[in-house]
Amino acid sequence: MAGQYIDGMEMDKLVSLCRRRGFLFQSSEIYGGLNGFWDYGPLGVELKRNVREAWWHDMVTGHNELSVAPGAPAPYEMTGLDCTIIMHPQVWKCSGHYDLFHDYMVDCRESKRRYRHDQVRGRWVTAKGQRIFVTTVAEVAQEQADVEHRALKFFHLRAKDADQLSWDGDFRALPEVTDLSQVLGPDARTLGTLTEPREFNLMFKTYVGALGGEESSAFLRPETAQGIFVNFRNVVDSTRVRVPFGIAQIGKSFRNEITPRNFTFRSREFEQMEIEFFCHPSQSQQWYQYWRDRRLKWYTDLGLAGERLRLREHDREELSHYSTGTADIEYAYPFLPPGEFGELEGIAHRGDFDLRSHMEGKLDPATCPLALERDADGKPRWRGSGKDLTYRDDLTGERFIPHVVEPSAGADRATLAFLCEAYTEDEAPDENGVMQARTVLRLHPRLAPLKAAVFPLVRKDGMPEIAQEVYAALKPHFPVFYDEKGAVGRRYRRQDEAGTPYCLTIDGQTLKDRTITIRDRDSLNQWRIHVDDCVAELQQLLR
RNA sequence: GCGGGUGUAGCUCAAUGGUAGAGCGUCAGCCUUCCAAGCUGAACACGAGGGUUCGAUUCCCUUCACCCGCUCCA
Repeated sequence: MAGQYIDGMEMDKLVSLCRRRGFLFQSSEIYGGLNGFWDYGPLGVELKRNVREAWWHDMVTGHNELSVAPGAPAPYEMTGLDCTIIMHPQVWKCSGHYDLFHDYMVDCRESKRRYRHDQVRGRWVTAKGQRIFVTTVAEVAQEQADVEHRALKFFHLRAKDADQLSWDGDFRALPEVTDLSQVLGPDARTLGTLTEPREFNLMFKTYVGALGGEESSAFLRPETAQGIFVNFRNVVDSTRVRVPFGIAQIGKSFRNEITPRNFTFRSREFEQMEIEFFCHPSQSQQWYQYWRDRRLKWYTDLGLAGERLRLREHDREELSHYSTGTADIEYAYPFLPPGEFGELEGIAHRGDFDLRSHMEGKLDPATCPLALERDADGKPRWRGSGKDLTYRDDLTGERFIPHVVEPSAGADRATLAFLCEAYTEDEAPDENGVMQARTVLRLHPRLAPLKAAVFPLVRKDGMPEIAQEVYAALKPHFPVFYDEKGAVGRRYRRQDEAGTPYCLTIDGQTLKDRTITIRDRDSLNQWRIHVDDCVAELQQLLR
């Protein structure tokens, strides 16, 4: 493939092109912008729509449930769903997002580090007449060693003087300590450098109904997946689908990221393309592998074929114990340091965690086998729906809770990756045959915002009239663009920058035999086709 | 949110305590018979708010956004 991958230095060029050509704008720009929010412009909206539609077609509507897909263990069905962004607050309590996304954080004024309030642990220790609380974020096995080392250092004692340290009580979590002035932060050398704990809610909170107040509080969804789980029963009861089957959904999700960064990569409002695939527990591993490979192939088929795309299986330590596998599809975005990859999509084996949590109440991910998470009084921390979310196989009579494989893709991240991959600078000859720099988006034709452009070679001799005729013939079938202004070379270059794969030009010969030239964006090759064949020719090329 | 850097036309960059310039791009017209830089003309900027000053794009404060670190993983 001609052209060079862009590196971090050249990410700016892509961002600039996106803005200049109307792919992406900063949200609310005229008011100074809003951190973590992005708007898609005229070209961007088409590109992202094409990404979504390619996904929906390839995963849902184009799927043939009567035959066995390559690599699949069995035939399966696919269906779609579109649920609300705001759901019952209990959904997020049972899903675990409420607890996980609702943290208190403390900052250290000295080390400039930030910690989860509840993850900082420490011990009271007295030496030289002073009593301090020494904290650590080390693993439990190392925490005593770490705390002792740092206590010695604080009191200016040698290791052999460890017996001068008088420990008071066992390890306890930082939230149990009220006086932060006597706390030695995990990376601090002086006392009292930790700030008061501050609430971090990674979910956007809102209020349902005209009256505010905690009673009416709700959240914007941080993922679309839960809407699928809570509708599992509805889909099964209303569609005659049988396990194995998948429910797909595309929609906006919201996370109050601490630090939105890297163009649209980490946005606070973003779009997901998720599938929850329900299968028999005994087959879940095979389905996991199928989806992992199927999803990787989807990206490569659409042009992310280089070394910048990879599939990374999570290590055993990264997995929840109820999961038998998780893989990330990652892309080496140019804004990342060389060798680093950013996540495009996660394919997770989630077992029966989600359906059971919505049935029985929030499960404790730390338990094995999974058990209800309980509060200090032994009551369920968050009550489930109590509804039966088991599935009965009518053929075998077996009743079970399906296991779930979850391919969860980021629509904006995919769009960004396709843009990064497509951005190319190469050379093309000018009118004197001298090579000139050219910027071209080598987008896959399925993704290109415009499929073709139509030009009269010059604006006279009846060429515009024929060009408009061609344009009119194409327009009902494809997004196409008409341009008759200025030099034709300039018009070609403009289309190259927008990623338009084909340009049709009406020239002098057209007037004689009604043939026009068609020019390929990537190879710059041209060939002639008859005016009456241009729709068919493009349909052929764009397939 | 904390620390460091940045903020001038759409883009890239100048200059200045007193009316802000250029190139590219855009638009209009001319010229153009296949790959951006020919001619003529036009539009467009000091991120926002406040302060100091006779006067601020320039000095000060605040804020917003962007880039680099700490956190997050679609």
